Formats: sequence, structure tokens, C-alpha cells
Amino acid sequence: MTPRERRLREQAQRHRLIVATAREMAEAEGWDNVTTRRLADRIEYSQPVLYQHFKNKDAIVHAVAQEGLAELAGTLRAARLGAGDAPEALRAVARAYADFAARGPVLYQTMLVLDPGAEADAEADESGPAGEPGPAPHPLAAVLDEIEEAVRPLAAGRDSRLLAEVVWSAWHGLAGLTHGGRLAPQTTPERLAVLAEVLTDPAAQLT
Amino acid sequence: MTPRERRLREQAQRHRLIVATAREMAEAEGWDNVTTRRLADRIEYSQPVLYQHFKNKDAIVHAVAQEGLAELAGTLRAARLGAGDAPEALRAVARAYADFAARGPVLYQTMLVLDPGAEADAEADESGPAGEPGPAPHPLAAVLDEIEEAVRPLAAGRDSRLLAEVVWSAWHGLAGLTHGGRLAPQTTPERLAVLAEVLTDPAAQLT
DNA sequence: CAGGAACCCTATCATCGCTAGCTCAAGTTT
DNA sequence: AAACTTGAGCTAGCGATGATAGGGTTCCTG
Repeated sequence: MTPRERRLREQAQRHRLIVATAREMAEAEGWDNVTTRRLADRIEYSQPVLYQHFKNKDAIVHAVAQEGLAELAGTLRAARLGAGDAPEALRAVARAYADFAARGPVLYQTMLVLDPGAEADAEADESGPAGEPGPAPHPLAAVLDEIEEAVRPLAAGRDSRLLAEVVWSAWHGLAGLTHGGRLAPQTTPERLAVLAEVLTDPAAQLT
Repeated sequence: MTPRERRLREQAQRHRLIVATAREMAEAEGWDNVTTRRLADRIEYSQPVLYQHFKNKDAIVHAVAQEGLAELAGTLRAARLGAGDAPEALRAVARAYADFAARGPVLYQTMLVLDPGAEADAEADESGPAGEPGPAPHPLAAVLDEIEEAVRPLAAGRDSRLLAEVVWSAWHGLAGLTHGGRLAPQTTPERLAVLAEVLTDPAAQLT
């Protein structure tokens, strides 16, 4: 039974290699330049091997997106737990979110724009040796949950979920417009400050 | 001299036909299914004719994006001028923005996500018979200007430009996440209401 | 009415995502 | 230990894509 397990282990490792390599190439040259042939070359296998692990190219993109989402959720959590009071925590999470998007713009776009979402969740292979029994927790939901945690202490009786969605939208829009060249990256901190002020400082109303 | 002008007129008309048809097809089936061949078929010309008018497919996408941006700016302006006091105007503009994005999701994505931006401004053909002497005013700037106009009366001494950018980001993020299936479309009005409240109602602070 | 230029089509190229089918080495069975 | 079976990974190829080259054909110009 050992050799069979070894094969599965090797398969899982190559699965991870594909995802990691695709992610690197995409970040460096954009997804359009990540062709199945070039990706196969980089991992030193022939092109059809990719299709043993993934149903199609979109599934690879989806896998990269899921990985990124999980990392983002972890980053946000660390930022929140590392801060002091609630307003500071929200500011820290905001900064972490913007940093994450700015550090890997392609990955960020992959996660929330390019990836078709839930309908691409079917991979050709079950990456791990033994899949977890329960349904995998959606990394996207983890991100939103994390934002909600940061917002909840400041909600003051409002629907913290709705509030988290709005805050998330603002951060996401900021990241998207900045990366698309529609907003100047230099003034991102100012914009985040304005947003945080408006959300938390009663003296900063528009009216 | 009449025949020459007629040719130019016909060219301009076909130029518009290409853009309009591409826009229709993209909205109906997505840009991936707008191939140069199918587009050429629809306008009843052969494929290479497209390249007399546009440098490449991206230039067609860009033209559609510019058209959409101009329409969005006009829509926002109409919403603002049709409203009463300043807070109502801001709410009206917000609603108009969300409606525009929801009515033509592909067009909206084309405008602010897919279109590479300013670097694609070179078309193979100068569409009009005589190009305007001055540089064409950027439709994207018109949209942001329009939002700034709606926000300015409520700025209360703050930088209205920065405020407009933040508001724009929030609306844009809302539209993007909703269209991507990350947020439920039904509760968009609630989210807009929360956003407007937070921005204008002093009693609605988070803290 | 002849010369020339503009126009538009057929045919083709390189490359894309993806699949079919074969080879060959590994593991299993008698 | 020899024959069988399984399956992993390769070469080759398909249809379709964006983009280009080059030849006719038509219409304006002098």
C-alpha cells in the first residue's frame, strides 16, 4: 500500500506546483501570457498533464483565486488581532486589505473579478490524499466574516453584516479603481483615512 | 468633392455600426464570444474590415468602454439635476449609478475593469470626418467630475475631490461585487442606504 | 477614356485551449 | 518468475482565435 500512497503524495505535490507556478507567472506577466503550453514547460511536464489535475484553464485560475482568498482572510485576521481598540483595528484591517491588493494586483483581480466564482468549483482531481469529510468552508465567506468581525464592535446596533458588505465594497472599489489606473496610488492612504473618518468619527459628517 | 465626403460619411457610419454591434453582442454573450469573425458576420462584412477601423480587438473594446462612460456621465448628471436638495441629489446619483451597472453589467465591466485605459487610445482610423482640434475630454474624468458635483454641497470644507473618489470607489465596489455574485443583488438598496446614511446623517455613526 | 488609387475579399499564419491515442514502465496475479 | 493489467505521460492533432498579406474589382480623377 505504500507505493500507492507515494503516488498520491507525488500527485498532490505536482498539483500544488501547478497552482504555485501559475500564480507566479500570472503575477509576473498576466493571465493572458499564462498559456497551458508555457505553464507546462515551466513545471517540466507536457501540456496534457495539466488536464489530469484540472478540468480546464479556468479551474487553475479558480484554484489560484481560492488560495489568494484564504491568504487574504488570514492577513486580515492577523491585522485585526494585532491592533488595540476597535477603531484602530478597523484601520489596521483596511490598511492590510489595501496592501494585499497593491502587493499582488493580478492575484487580487483573479480572486474577485476574473474568477467566475462558485460554478468553477469542480476540479478533475481531489488534490489531497483524503478529502475532508465536510464541505470545504468557502474562503470568500471567510474574508467577509473577517471584515464583519472588525466592524461589529463599531456597529452600534446596526446590521453588522450589511455594514461589513458596504465597507468591503468601498475597499474593493478603491483597490479596483487604483489598479486600473483610474485613481492615483499615492493618495490611497488619504482615501482610506477619509473613509475611516466618515465611518467612525461623528464630527466628520458630510452635511 | 462630394463623393469623397460620402465615403468618409459611410466609413464613420460603419465605424459606429461596429461599435454598436460589438456592444450588443458583448452584453448578450460576453466578450469572449465576440470573435472578430462573428462580429464581422453580424455587420455583413469580411473580418479584415474591422482592422481598417480599429488597430485590434482591444481597440473595439476600448471604444465601447468610452461610449459607456459618456452615457454614464450623462445619466448621473440627469439624476443630479432632477433632484431637489443636495442629500436627495446624492441619493439619486447613487441610485442612477447602481442602476446603470445593473442594467448593463458587461458594459460596466468593460468600462472600468476590462478596458486597459488610456494606453489604448490609438485607433487605426479617425472616426469623424474632421477630428476636433482640442484633445477629446476624457469620458472617465467626466464621470468623476459628475460625482464630485453631487458630493461638493455636502463636503463641508473637506476636499471634495477626495470625497468623490471615495464615494465612487464604494459605488464601484458595490457594483463589482454584486455582479460577480459575491453580494446578493436584492439588498443593493439597503447597502446604498447605509452608505448614504453614514455619509450624511450625523446620528448614523459607527462609534 | 485611360490611369490610378482606394476598397474589400480570399487565403493564410502562428498560437490558443483541449483531446485522442499510443508507449512504456510499474504493480499485480498465477 | 513469467504473463497480464493498469495507468501515467508523451506526441500529434483538431477546431477556433486574432491578425496579416496580396490580389481583384470598382470607382474617382485628370
